Parts: sequence; C-alpha cells; structure tokens
Amino acid sequence: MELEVGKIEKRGYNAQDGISLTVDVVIFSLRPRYQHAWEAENTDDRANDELQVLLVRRGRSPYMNYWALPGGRVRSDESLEEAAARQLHEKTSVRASYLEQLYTFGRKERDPRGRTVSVAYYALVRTDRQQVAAGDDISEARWFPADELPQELAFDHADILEYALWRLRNKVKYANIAFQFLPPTFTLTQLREVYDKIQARNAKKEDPANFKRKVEASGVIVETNERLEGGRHRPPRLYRAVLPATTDPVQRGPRS
Amino acid sequence: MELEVGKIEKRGYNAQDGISLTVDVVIFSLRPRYQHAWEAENTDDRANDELQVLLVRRGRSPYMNYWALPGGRVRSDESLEEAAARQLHEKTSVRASYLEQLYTFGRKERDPRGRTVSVAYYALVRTDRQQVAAGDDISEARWFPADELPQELAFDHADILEYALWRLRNKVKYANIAFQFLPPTFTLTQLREVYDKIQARNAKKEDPANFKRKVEASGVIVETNERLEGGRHRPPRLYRAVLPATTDPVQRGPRS
DNA sequence: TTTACTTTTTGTCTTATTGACAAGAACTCT
DNA sequence: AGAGTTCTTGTCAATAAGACAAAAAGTAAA
Repeated sequence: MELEVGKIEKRGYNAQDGISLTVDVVIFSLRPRYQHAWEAENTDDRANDELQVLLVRRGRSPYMNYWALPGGRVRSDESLEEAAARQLHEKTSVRASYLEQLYTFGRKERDPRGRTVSVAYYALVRTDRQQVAAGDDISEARWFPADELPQELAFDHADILEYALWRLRNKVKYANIAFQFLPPTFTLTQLREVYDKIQARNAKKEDPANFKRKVEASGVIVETNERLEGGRHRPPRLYRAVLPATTDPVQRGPRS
Repeated sequence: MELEVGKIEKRGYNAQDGISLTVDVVIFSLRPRYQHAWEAENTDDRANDELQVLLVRRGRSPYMNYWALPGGRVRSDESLEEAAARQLHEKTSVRASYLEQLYTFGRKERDPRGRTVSVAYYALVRTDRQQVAAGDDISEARWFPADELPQELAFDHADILEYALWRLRNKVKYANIAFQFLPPTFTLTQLREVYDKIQARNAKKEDPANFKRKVEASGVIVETNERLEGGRHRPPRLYRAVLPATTDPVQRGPRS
C-alpha cells in the first residue's frame, strides 16, 4: 500500500518528517596495481590487474576527510537505477557494463545530520584511463585494491562495501558476469584470470583444464573462429559471451 | 555520499521535491487450503497446508478495490526493518519468524499520486488462527494460495510478489529457512513437506530417504531424544533446528 | 632446420554429490 | 499374531568437480 496524499497534506511535509533518499555505488574495476604516468599508455598487459574499488574523499563535515562511496541524492525525476548510473558517470565518465541493486541501508543513526536511507548498487566497469574529477564536496578520488581498503569509511559505507564484495565474489561463481570486465571477445585464459582476481588473493586458483570444460559446458560463451594474434606462444581461441538468460525476475523484468 | 543539509535548505524541501518512502511486505504462511469456521479449532493436521500470501483490498483510489500487499509509510523514527515488522504485526498480529529485505522498487511511474519508492520485505510466519482486522483504508484482508493469486494487483505489486516467490523458492534450496514455518521441534517428514509445499505444485517431490541424508549431512538440524507421540504408526524422531551460521554480511551483521 | 620453451587443449583417474529405487525396521491397529 | 503404514537404511547409477599428466600448437633462439 502506498502513501496517501491526504495524510501528507494534513501532517505537513517538512524536513523533520521527511526521509532523505540517496544512492551509493560500489564501483568495481580490474586495474593495474601500480599505474605510473609513464606507463599509462595502452599497455594491454593485464598481468598486474587486480580488483579495485573507487572511493572519494569527503571535503565536508560530517566525516570530513574520510573516504566514502560515491553517491548522492535521488532526484525525483529519475529512477533508482538512473540515479546510480548518473553517480557512476559523474565519477568515472564511463558507462557500467553491469549495474545491480545491492541492498537498502536504513539504520536510524546512519547519518548524524538526519534520517537518510540509501539504496546501494554495485557496478562493474572496464578499465578506464581517465582521471576522476573532484568537486566542491569531494577533495579527491582514488582507486583502492579490494584487499587494501581504508580502515574507516564514512557513515556505514564499510558495511556496504563488505556486502558488495561478498555478493560479487559469490555471484561470479554461479552467474555469468565475469566477462563484463573484458572486451567483447576474449580468451579463456583472460576469463579465468578474471575469476581468480575477483576472489581473495589467497584463494585457490582455477585449473585451466577444468575451467575450460566447466565454462564451455555451461553455455555462457561461444567460440569464434578467430585467434588472438601477436602472442608469444600458441595463439588461443577467442570467445564471445552469450547474453545471460537469468531467471531472476528483477534482472530481466522492467527495471524498477 | 550523503545528503548535504546546506543544499536542502537552499533548494527548499517541499512535497514536489521529496520522495516518499514506503515498505511493502510479502507475508508467507503455510495454511490449510479451505479453512471453514467449524474446523478452525486446533487441528494439528497439516496435510491440507499450502503456501499462501496475505493480501489486502484497497478501500481508496487509486486502485480502489484492487488487492495489494500490506505496506505503508516508513516513519522517521523507525528503521526499515522495524517498519516492515510493524506492518506485519498490524496486519497479522503475529511476529515473523523470519524477515528479510527483498528489493527496493523505484520506478518513476509506479504510483500515480507522486514519486514513491518502496522497500520490499518478505516474511515467513507460522500459521495464525487470528482474524485480520480491516481499517479505514483497507476493506478486507485475505490469504491467497501462491498458485492462485489475483490477476491484477495494485501498483507494481505483482512484480514484487513474483520476485518474492522466486526468491523464497530459490533460497529454500540452499539456505535453512524452511523450519521457520514449523514449531521448535519437528519431524523430518514435516520438514520435507514444507520443502515440497514451497515449490510449485507440479514440482517434483523430495525423496524421503535422500532428503534425510542431505539435510542431516548439512548440519542445519540436530536430533533430539524425543519422538512424536500419538501418531498412528511408527513414531518418528523429533529434530531441532540449529541456528543458521550464514556468511551473508547483511543477515548476520547489525541490521541496516 | 632444429631445439627449447611456453601456452593451449585433451585425457584420465579419483572423489564427492545427487537421484532412483529396493528393502528392512518399528510401531499401531485390528 | 498379522496387516498396514511410516520411518530408516542400503545399494547402485548418473553426474559433477577436482587433481594431475601429457599431447598439441605455436614462438623464439641456436
């Protein structure tokens, strides 16, 4: 049952009564560990890639100078998903290849300024070489390795981040989202390394032989006739992802 | 990043700008198919039980006389989970044995009266014999079999219900929530029938022998020394659920 | 051209999990 | 005591996952 307009008008609708609605986005990317300026040019070497998360440093109280997730208010003329995509685009100037709602956080005391409920999303983006712009309320933006996050984050963002990481690592095992980090065609070794890098660093790595059979049997990829050129050794076959046929109603249905 | 108070005051915070926040709760129970008044007394016969959902009939426009999920506005002094529990208690006068956040629905046009975002929960409750009370905005409340829901529901509640059913049916396969429908001690046959009844009616039933081994090996239940008295045949052993040790951060962590 | 080397791909074996189905054990009721 | 029903154990086949070896296919250097 929805809000009754009559009641609102009677009670008055002011800041004391209202609940602010925001989105926060956990932006994941596979990026090289140490990226220096002189090697920023398109080295297609993905060996140093690791799972990283984009955080912004707050320029205002509360939690001044704390690292936080990118996010902001939901405008009344945009859907939740549009709000999340907007936050993502403002911060990274790339489109997400994958965007999924995570959870809605609504503890009473989560924002000292007043009642705020945040719908959290997580996004997978392909590596971008662009620099992130800072605004008046953000003094800095930085990618952090998923294994080396700041000790303390603003608000309850540590909880959000922990959950996003847990969800991503679980979901990659049974759903077909790993290729969202890769170009349209890719080799099995690339895909396997994405799997490995999403898991914790000390997790056991996938066996190349078993991985090939498993992912081919699942039908999520289809082989092409091309092979990767220019390698130093036996050229591997290139594969293409087939659009995932999920049974999850909120993933396939009309966005909500 | 959270709402900045300064901006609010500058822009003004009125009904046009604000977004209303509601919760809607999908309340599941295992109830007898046709419950007549003269057999409402405590027959412990669960043979006729089936999965049902509580819906309320709207007494107001929009969607007057449509069936809808119980729900309402989130008050600013309660968390999301508290709001969901309150809705549940107001409608059923029972406590949920299980309550989990489902998804947040925020399509722009989902409420014709204005921008409304709804955090959906689903709840599992043990069968209650109590009658549900109607209010001024609700003309009626009724339990519907999960397989025979009304064709059209108010707002986007059909989407919410479809997703809740999908999630419940999936989750019961790998998580340990089926016993939430049962008393503290129960037999394996009772637990197995809960599994069967949660799945669609034409789904294949669990094999008693395999079910016993599977659930015992998973360690989610522990056997007691008691047996069920008063049966007509060989008395089965009673089991007790062991508290689920989930790895899901939002299920074990501090409620958000 | 041959050799060394690396990576991809195939092969084989073991182990664990699941499902189908039969049969025994335990209790109640007649 | 015997019939009937339910609970419980046993067995076997099918499938999936994991460990490990080895062959195949290319590059680079001698």
